[in-house]
Amino acid sequence: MAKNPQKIRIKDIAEMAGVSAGTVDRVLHGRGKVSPAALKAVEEVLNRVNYNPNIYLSSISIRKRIKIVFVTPHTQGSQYWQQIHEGFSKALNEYSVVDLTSEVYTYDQYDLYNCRTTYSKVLEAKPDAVVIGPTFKDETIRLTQTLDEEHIPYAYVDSMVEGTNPMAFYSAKQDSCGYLIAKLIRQTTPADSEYALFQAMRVGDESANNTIQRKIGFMEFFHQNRLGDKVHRLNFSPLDKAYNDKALADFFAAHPNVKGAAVLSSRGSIITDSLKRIGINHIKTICLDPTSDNVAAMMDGHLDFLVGQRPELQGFLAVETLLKNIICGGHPAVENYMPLDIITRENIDFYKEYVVQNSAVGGGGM
Amino acid sequence: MAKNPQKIRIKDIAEMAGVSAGTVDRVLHGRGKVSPAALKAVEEVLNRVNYNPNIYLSSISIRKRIKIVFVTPHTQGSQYWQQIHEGFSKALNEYSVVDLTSEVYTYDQYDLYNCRTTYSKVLEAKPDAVVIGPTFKDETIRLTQTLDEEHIPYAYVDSMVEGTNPMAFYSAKQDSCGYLIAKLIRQTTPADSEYALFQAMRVGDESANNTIQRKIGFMEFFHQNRLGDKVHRLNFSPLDKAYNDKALADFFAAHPNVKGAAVLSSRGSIITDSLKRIGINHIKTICLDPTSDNVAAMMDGHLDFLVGQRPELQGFLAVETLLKNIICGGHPAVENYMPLDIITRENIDFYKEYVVQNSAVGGGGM
DNA sequence: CTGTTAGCGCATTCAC
DNA sequence: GTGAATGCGCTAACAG
Repeated sequence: MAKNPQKIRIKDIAEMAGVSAGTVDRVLHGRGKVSPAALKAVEEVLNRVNYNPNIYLSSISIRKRIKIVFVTPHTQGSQYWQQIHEGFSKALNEYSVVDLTSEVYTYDQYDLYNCRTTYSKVLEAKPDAVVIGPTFKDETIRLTQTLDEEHIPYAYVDSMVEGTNPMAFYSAKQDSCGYLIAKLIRQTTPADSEYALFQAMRVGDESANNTIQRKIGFMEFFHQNRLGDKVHRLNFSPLDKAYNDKALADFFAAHPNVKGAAVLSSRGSIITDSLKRIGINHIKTICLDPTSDNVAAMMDGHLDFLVGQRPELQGFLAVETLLKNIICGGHPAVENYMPLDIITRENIDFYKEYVVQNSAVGGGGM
Repeated sequence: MAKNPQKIRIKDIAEMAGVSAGTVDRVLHGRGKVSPAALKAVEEVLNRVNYNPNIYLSSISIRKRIKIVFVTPHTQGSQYWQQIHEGFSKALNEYSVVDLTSEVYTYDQYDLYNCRTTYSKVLEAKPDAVVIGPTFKDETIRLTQTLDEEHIPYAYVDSMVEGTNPMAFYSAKQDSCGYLIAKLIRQTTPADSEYALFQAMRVGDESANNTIQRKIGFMEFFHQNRLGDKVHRLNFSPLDKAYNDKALADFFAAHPNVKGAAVLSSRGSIITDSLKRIGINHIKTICLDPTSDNVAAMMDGHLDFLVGQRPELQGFLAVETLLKNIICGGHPAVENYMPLDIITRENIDFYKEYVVQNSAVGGGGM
């Protein structure tokens, strides 16, 4: 029945506009050297028809080598950032028809000066495009100002820095994430429960701003439900097990009605491991990200929910967007929020494997 | 730092194997007419290197017009099947470089004879590839036998028919789905709750087999937890509101301890609408698929959870797999299970928009 | 059987 | 400023 709508080629546009293919190409890529009359004719046709340049076809004939630079916090010890980098790799692999070069720089997210040094290396590398996993706002604003001046496109993963002009950003809505966690923990505990909010004293794998946003969303839920006073906070150590065992034992002795616990980072398994050691069961626990520790804790029955933010997809889409823009032009959507996946023991297998998924077809965000 | 691993081209393989590009192409596509010696040399190189043919590049030089035929239950009134068909469209659009023709046939999933007639039209259409949304097992086996004989590749969406040899199938694990629903409904209700399992007397939008599988998984959870006697069943009408209002009122009068309700199809909003009319609140309700009715009921606060099965992604991947196989050859994974997305009011926005996602990069299934 | 070659859609380059 | 010619990776048709 349906015949596939005839693919529009550059040659077709040229014919319709009464010019040659070369001229259409010059218009499409804004390279100038086109007479006003020809420009107008071509633009008119472009407005009428729906021309979809194909990045794979474009890239075979492009002569330029494209250098893409990645700059994020260290991936060492952070599966979240490792997964974002896996998304980078998969995109580079997917678009290997393009003559691509890449360089990876990572910085210590607790060391402003290290970040500054690393950012300067990014500029020295003379990139054609940059993917940024930001932490320090002012440093990032400074970096992107230079990138803006040199017309080097950049995209963010994990979070967006206000006051900059990225080509696009890919992140989860952190306040929604916190709100969702609150809702889940509330829904899965008895009506008269109280709740624990455990915070790592020094979280190794995310920008502080994200955690703050999550906490805002988390508390918003409890305040909306007039349960603000049912939430008890406790700091824990990401490293010191003995300290945690003691602190948690004391905490639950002092708050016997606590039935649900939230960790607004990926460090939930540290809590559940500790609870297991000190023999406290039946506390519903929830945190972020299916890291291998969290997956193990979940299979073990000690973590009840995880919320995933598709780090790999973020990385993949950031690279894809930059490449498509450089090669084919066009203006992609700037704001792109990832789905917040609710993961339990029953559906975790799918999310372990099925991390990145087709964007070529997906809309995006809210 | 890292330079993109040099893309392997046919020319490179030819050089390494000491033959010409034409010979490599013949080996890759199994077109024969290659001497054993040359075959061996090429295969040896292929095993050593990682050659990724590019479908877009291949398809421009292919001269053949490819006809792909879709055969599924009627989409009228079923958003689930509509979304699968949207996945078809997106794939056709994504691969519009290929000279594609498509034909769509739908059948009445309650009418075996209609299905048989429709299947015969599929064969008459002389397709190069077929995507099947199956319902009747024996009819489908008969259809696929003919397809097998004529070496026409086919793929399933929604469910797989045992005893056939598809190129691939894309579906959700229905028993896992039922189990997950049971777990969710149990987790979000008090310990002493009882449960309702509502079944549409005549479900308009899915193969009966799927519902049976879901029920098996659902009951498995309750039996494992020795709660089999806490589940009470009731049939409802997909059309007759007055009947449902009466039946539900009677049901909840007879079972006052029921705090959670599951509908193992997409018809959950029919139940919540009825409950709203008869003034019964605070029953946790869960069903499948973010159809517009279900989304509305969820935003309204009456549906608590939805489980999504990515119908659009199923449709997209089925088409993509067939095209890649026809154009580039190769043997894709046959079994592909979709993630089961847990959807609540807090994350529904992402799933409404972000339906299909990059498969080129995703592994698949469990 | 095999190597060579034309041509696919596209971006670039080089004569006009 | 413009059109025609070239080359990209790949397939298919052709000549040996």
